[in-house]
Amino acid sequence: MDVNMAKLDELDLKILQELVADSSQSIPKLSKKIDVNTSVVYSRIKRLVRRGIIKRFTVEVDESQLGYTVSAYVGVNTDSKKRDSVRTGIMGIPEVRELAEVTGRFDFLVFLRAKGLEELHNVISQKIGMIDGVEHTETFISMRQESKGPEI
Amino acid sequence: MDVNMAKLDELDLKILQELVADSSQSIPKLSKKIDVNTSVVYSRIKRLVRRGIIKRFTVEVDESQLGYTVSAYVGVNTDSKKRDSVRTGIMGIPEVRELAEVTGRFDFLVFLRAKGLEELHNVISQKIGMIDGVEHTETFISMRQESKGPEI
DNA sequence: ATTGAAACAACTTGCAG
DNA sequence: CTGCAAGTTGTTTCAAT
Repeated sequence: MDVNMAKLDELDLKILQELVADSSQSIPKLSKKIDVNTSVVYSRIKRLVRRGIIKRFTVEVDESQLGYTVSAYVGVNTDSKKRDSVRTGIMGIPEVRELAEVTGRFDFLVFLRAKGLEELHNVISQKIGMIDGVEHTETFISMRQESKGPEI
Repeated sequence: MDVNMAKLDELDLKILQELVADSSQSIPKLSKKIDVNTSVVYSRIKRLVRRGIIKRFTVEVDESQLGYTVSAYVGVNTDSKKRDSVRTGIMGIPEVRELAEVTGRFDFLVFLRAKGLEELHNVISQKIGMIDGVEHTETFISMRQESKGPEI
């Protein structure tokens, strides 16, 4: 939120950028690279974590190597009285990765992954389609995907 | 891809799960937690990185605290002869975070973030809309968003 | 907030079994 | 894969600025 928006200086942004690119590099190495005192980098990172600007340290996993070879977006329309329970139901489906409540033609846009087209079809028609309150779905199978990190 | 799909055992998956949740925990601590010899955890992680199953160590940034308070999906239709240049053009827009080439009503689904509704409008109408080959766009402003990690 | 260094703690590698 | 030793490296603390 705007009111909670921390003032970040150039150094904070530089550190964020470096950690997004590679959070496994050690802080002494990082501080040498950006030519800033190690103690400062330590305390800046702690502050970024404390403020929640860094939400977590994690790894990016190649899900296709875990067998999830198909991904799709699904637009979902619901009975507006049942929006909340539909959201909960959708988030309970293991294949679902992201759900956005949106303006426009759909009520939700859902991103999900499946281990093949058959499983994708099954998830959409049997899992999403069967949730009470779901009135209509429209599927966009992703043939190719590119992503970028946050703009820092 | 299926042919390159590595065989991952329970231990590999457990390690991945732990690192997705928190990649800043040290390997000795992680190995104690899951009760596996430290040397084994070291070599498994190296193998996961070598195989590309772990794509990178990174941090998750709260972009709303960087001022990106508005996010949206945009469906894009293009002149099919100009698809490739449109893709390149869209990926060149700083606010764009993800682009998927999809089947169905749209040719692309684009996810982006902006620092306010005015900037969102500007990005869509002035940046995306002005790309040669873009014929139509449809905007879905995200009012609320939930995401989950990979299913491991 | 930053610096620099000391004291402390922890990680990483290599190897024999 | 195990367990450990040796070597290396990271982390905290603090007095001074």
